[in-house]
Amino acid sequence: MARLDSRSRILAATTPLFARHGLNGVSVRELASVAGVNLSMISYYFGGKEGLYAEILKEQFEGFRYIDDIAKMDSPPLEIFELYIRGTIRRYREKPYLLRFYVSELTNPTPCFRKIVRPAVQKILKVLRKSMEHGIARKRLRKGLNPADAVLALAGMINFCFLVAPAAKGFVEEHPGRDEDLVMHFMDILRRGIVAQHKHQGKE
Amino acid sequence: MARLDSRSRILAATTPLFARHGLNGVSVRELASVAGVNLSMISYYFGGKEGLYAEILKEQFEGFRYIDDIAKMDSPPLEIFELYIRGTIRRYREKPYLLRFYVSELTNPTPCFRKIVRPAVQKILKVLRKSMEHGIARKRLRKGLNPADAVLALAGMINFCFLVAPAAKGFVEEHPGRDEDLVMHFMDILRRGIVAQHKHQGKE
DNA sequence: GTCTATATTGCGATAGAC
DNA sequence: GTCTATCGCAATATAGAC
Repeated sequence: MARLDSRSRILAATTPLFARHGLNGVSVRELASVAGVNLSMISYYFGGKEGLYAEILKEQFEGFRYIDDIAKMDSPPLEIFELYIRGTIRRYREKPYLLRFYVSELTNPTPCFRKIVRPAVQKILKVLRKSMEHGIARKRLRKGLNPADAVLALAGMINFCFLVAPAAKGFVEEHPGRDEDLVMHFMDILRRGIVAQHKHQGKE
Repeated sequence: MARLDSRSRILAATTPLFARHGLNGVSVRELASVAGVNLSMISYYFGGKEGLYAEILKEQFEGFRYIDDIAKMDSPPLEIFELYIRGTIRRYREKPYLLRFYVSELTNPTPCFRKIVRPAVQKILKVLRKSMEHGIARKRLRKGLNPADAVLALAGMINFCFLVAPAAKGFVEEHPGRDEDLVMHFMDILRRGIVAQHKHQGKE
């Protein structure tokens, strides 16, 4: 593996630290130390700690680009939603720190929230809602379904699943094929609901 | 309104600050300032900033106590889940900062995570899963449903809904009765799934 | 580009008067 | 229980040598 230049080393090495401790939870000294560079290099390349953080956040949020591909499609809603679930899982596997940055900005916003996070979230929600509305209009999805709330349910399932993982060790056992199971189970719930269909389907 | 003593004033006034900026995002000086007390009072009453934070977190997490009442019940699963959704909404309305502390600890854990947050999360998940498993065993919920994933879906819907709110302004319009609508929509999805039942219900 | 050395500010905590 | 004053330290950032 070729030795990376300082700028890249800083970005790669400090991402986990920012992800775990937040912008205010680490010092420039720690950041420089884990990256193996002199602390003045952070100001040199990024104009300071906040500049570095902003750069990392920008980089991380490119992981949400897959929503653009989805937006271009004209597939049936359930296919769109499955693509969304699969895309979300894939991104969180490829970028294991993305969710932390995402959620951390939601709860403890930095100046990046307005510039990067909120627009990204709104785009995702909008794309999903559009698909939900189309489905309802074409009677593929049931009448009476609230599109916005259904989107929140969909996005909530898959995001919360990763969010709560640090506190839910042992709640689900990791195994090969886990991701595929997750897609299937969530799609099942989304598609049919959880009540057995062969019995009474109203309120219990 | 009676003037509260310093200790209470500190707790009440600093909770929003910790919630919005995290443990490391505020200084003792700011905390004392918003509480209108001398900064030395924070060490006097709580042994320092971290002690104050821990006290607030403990206080906030008592908002999850409603799960104990639910755990004692022997109601059908869908009733349990509705109680959970209603309880969750009520607590987040009564304690508007609870979710921020909760999620902030998940992404940027402090020493409080192990002592307070993780046990609380595990208890909730366990109670819900037990109900889910009973429902499956008694054939009230469909066979093949994965209890753990279904719990994550349920908890994900309602929690994510509040979590994403700061980035989703305008996505759902607030109105009187909004909470009741939310319960209904999420329970509908949980109960029946989102695909119209009168049409084909398999994969599209 | 990278280093040392340092300027400057703000931090958390507390001693001690009242 | 509350205040002022201050200690000791860590923070970010940068000037300037190499």
